[in-house]
Amino acid sequence: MTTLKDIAKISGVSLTQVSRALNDFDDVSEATKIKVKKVADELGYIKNINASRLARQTSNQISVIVEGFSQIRKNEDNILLSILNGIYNFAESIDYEVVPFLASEKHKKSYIEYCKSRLINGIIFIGGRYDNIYFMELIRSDFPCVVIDMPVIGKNKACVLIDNELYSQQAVNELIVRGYKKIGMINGHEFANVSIGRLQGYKNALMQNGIEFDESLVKNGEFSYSVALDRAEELISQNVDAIFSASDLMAMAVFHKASERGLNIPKDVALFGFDGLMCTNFTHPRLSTIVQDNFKKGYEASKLIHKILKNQEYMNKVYVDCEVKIRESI
Amino acid sequence: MTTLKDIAKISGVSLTQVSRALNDFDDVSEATKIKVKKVADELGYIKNINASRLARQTSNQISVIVEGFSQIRKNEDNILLSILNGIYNFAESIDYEVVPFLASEKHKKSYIEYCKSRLINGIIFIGGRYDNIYFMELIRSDFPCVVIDMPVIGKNKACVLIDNELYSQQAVNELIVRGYKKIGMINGHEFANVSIGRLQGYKNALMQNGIEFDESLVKNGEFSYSVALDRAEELISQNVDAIFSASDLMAMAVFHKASERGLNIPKDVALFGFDGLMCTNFTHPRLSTIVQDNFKKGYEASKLIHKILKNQEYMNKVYVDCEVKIRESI
DNA sequence: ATGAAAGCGCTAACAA
DNA sequence: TTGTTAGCGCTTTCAT
Repeated sequence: MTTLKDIAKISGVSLTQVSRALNDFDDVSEATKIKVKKVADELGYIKNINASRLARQTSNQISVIVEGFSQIRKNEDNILLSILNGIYNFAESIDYEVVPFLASEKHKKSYIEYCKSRLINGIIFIGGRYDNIYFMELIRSDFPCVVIDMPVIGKNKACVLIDNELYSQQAVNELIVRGYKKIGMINGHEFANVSIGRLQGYKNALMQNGIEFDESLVKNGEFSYSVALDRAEELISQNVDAIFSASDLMAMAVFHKASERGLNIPKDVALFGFDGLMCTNFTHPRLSTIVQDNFKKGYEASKLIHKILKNQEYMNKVYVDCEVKIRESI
Repeated sequence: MTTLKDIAKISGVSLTQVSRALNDFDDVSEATKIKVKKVADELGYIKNINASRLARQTSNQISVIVEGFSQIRKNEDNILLSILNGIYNFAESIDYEVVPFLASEKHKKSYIEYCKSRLINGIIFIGGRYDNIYFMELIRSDFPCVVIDMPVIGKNKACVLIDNELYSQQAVNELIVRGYKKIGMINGHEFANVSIGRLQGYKNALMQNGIEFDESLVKNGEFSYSVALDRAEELISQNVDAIFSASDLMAMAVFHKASERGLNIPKDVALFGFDGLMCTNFTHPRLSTIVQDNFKKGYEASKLIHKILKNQEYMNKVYVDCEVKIRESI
């Protein structure tokens, strides 16, 4: 572990100046700043935040305390909260402190650095994308990490997955069995592994039933409600008779567009979702969907990271089952 | 601030023994353990976790990294996440680190202690209840704290509120105007301030319209979907012609029960919710509700805590407007 | 603009 | 079982 002392030694200035330089104090000459920062960079220096806070006696932190969280999470009306619920449940039983890091685009920097500077021992990652360089850095490192919904291998790595291909194939097959032929798909973005699997399942089902794959019927809804609104519009204009949506949230956008256009679901357009959000129970008609066990995904991830940290044997990939829920939307 | 040194001095043992005693090492005599713990208690000792982690070079922490959180929050399909969104947005702009503490019942201990031991400067509190002793301790202290949805006053305290009474009165009035007479209410638990305000609004509307208040028509749904299912059942059995639900989530339970019983909304039972969850757009019929601006609540809370921490002037109470959304459920 | 030195509060190796 | 002592890595006076 590189410390200020190491940097001081190499760059030939005092430890004090190194601290000042790295904190951008203005009573440090530009020359030494540059020199010091260069050395720090080369040595891969990561500030020890605990030491810093100890010395400064403060921290620039505010806490958001959410009391009754376990109640909130029980409502199961949100994927993320359900996963967190599962994670907390196991982590609490082994006395690990869970540190949620809700990352926004603005503050993108190395996750490894974030953890190391806080002496955090391991990571459970949600929302990985192949086009996120810090995510890639993480999964290529040997920092202990369990990834949800992305297949990763390697030292101190594990993942919790569902069989997206299988369930998507089943979903689309259910549509085909009921006579739907021109089936559109609103997929998520290509940088999520689940999108790839769900698309493949869609293709498999078509293939198996002798329906030709038409690329123009597959849209990227970015897993976003508002983007999906446009995609739904497009598919409806293309006269599909059914839509397979890679998430329930995006399926809600189809509901919206259908009602706007006065179209009946499933008569005019059948609809199949994915995730099993609570609200799929309350749409009219109720949405057919693939119900994920989000709590379990979190719980398993928590178990895995614990095993990794304890150097115990563990399965590199853990699959969690889903439930195919056929309802009136198809 | 009490340190091990202080305890050592008073209890007459060495600093080391104090550390060992408080960490329950077993090479410490029962006698000194008891003595030391007593002194620590009397002095209100709180361990400095940063110092501990620095010395131990590890932390028993795992991080849950949620990448794309700002995307997730944009979906606005969850109250908590929307509030967090608002909090993060402002906090990031002033370079404060937000530390979410998702508290479950198991680990109930002093929030002040939690923060002080981490050198956390301030708190934004969500989910306060009058029957939570640590919450009461917090709001009676002078630790900087902004509370969402509970009126608090005092040093370094502020709160972000909506006018529950007003909007509830409006909602119930809308029902009465449409001719509904026997109006039931599914309220939250009595330990949340919002329940009290919403009940009062309900009463006000009845009173204003000359309808007598009937206590047996007000049920406690605990803000929980599953509890609300039973309450909905009860109200329906009591032949109400309309239900005002103190949360959309609980209103969903009414939808469920109504459909189970083959009842039409609004013909057989009218329904009015509260919160403005995204899913209220997709029920059939769409739910009339009071739409809260959760993002803004979080954002304002963030602004307030910042002002408190900077010793700037601030409003003790900040009200955020809601929107009354009349739709087909009434 | 720079450096020496003290100290933040805790833990742990070692000695007694 | 207890105490002494030396850090952990950083910040911050106070001199220079």
